[in-house]
Amino acid sequence: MSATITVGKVAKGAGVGIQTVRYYERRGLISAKAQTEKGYRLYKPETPDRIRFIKNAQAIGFTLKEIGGLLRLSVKNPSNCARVLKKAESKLSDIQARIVGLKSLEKVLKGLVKSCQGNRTTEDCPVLNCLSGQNSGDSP
Amino acid sequence: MSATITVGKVAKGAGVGIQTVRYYERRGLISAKAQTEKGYRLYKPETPDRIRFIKNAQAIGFTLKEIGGLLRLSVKNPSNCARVLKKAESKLSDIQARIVGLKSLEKVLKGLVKSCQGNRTTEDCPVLNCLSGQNSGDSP
DNA sequence: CTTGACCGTATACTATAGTACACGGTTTAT
DNA sequence: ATAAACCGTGTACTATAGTATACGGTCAAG
Repeated sequence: MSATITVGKVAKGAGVGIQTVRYYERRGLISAKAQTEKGYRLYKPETPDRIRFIKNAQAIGFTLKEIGGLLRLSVKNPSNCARVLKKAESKLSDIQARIVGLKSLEKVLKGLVKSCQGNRTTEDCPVLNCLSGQNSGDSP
Repeated sequence: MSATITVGKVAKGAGVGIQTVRYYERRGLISAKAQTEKGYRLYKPETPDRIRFIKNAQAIGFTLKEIGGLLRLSVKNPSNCARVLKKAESKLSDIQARIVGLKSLEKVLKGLVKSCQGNRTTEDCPVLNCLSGQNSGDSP
């Protein structure tokens, strides 16, 4: 039985292009477990899952570099768990900071949307007045 | 009195490079109010604020294209406020979706960090075991 | 045993978001 | 009046994250 899959199956399984798989491998986000004598790369069957993990993390706003960091938490440092934990924690606070930032923007936009609700013309639209300042307006 | 500032002042005022100002102008995120006969662009004094707005939105994860959309809410559609509101609302739900995504990741990472707390060796580290699956590990 | 699907390497091209640099004209301060 | 600082245009280069394409070798079905 084949405990490994080729790049095409990885791509299909993950719902990405072969080029993307290769690109991720070049970036060190995934790696082939083995190779045939002729150089065909053989991946573990979980590799598509790993790619989906990457895609999810990306959808959330992580760069591939950051995702690499997240994934590498798992392989580097065969010493003890402490450094791994530290990385995870710092990543966690990154995320939390991002959430805070987004929430503040949410608040602004929410307020804008709310205050805009009843207006009709562009002239009194609070969204416009808030974001503008430039163009069309002639605020000194 | 000069009610306008030149590109260098805009850049300095916003804490970005001149190239960035020009880039933003090419992208339509800012625009010069006027020009001297010799072609020097003259910006409103609020332009640096607008750039800071852009930078803030960017820091939060917006692309320049999206920011352009946000900013353009203010100038396009001299019809009525409704379309502007709609754009703002869709942007708002974008942000909210992003927050949700980040929160779910936060939860995962939080759980990982928590469960890792007491461990020592890499072999029992839950963070590793969760994120791994590939490399070094031999999970079937 | 040949065709087509698949694989590898390599390169180029896309978009996003800048940054840098060269060339030449302008403004300004000394 | 001359040099430094500034401006505009244009081009090229960076990194990120892919996508596309060409060239050639390999594997598997008919």
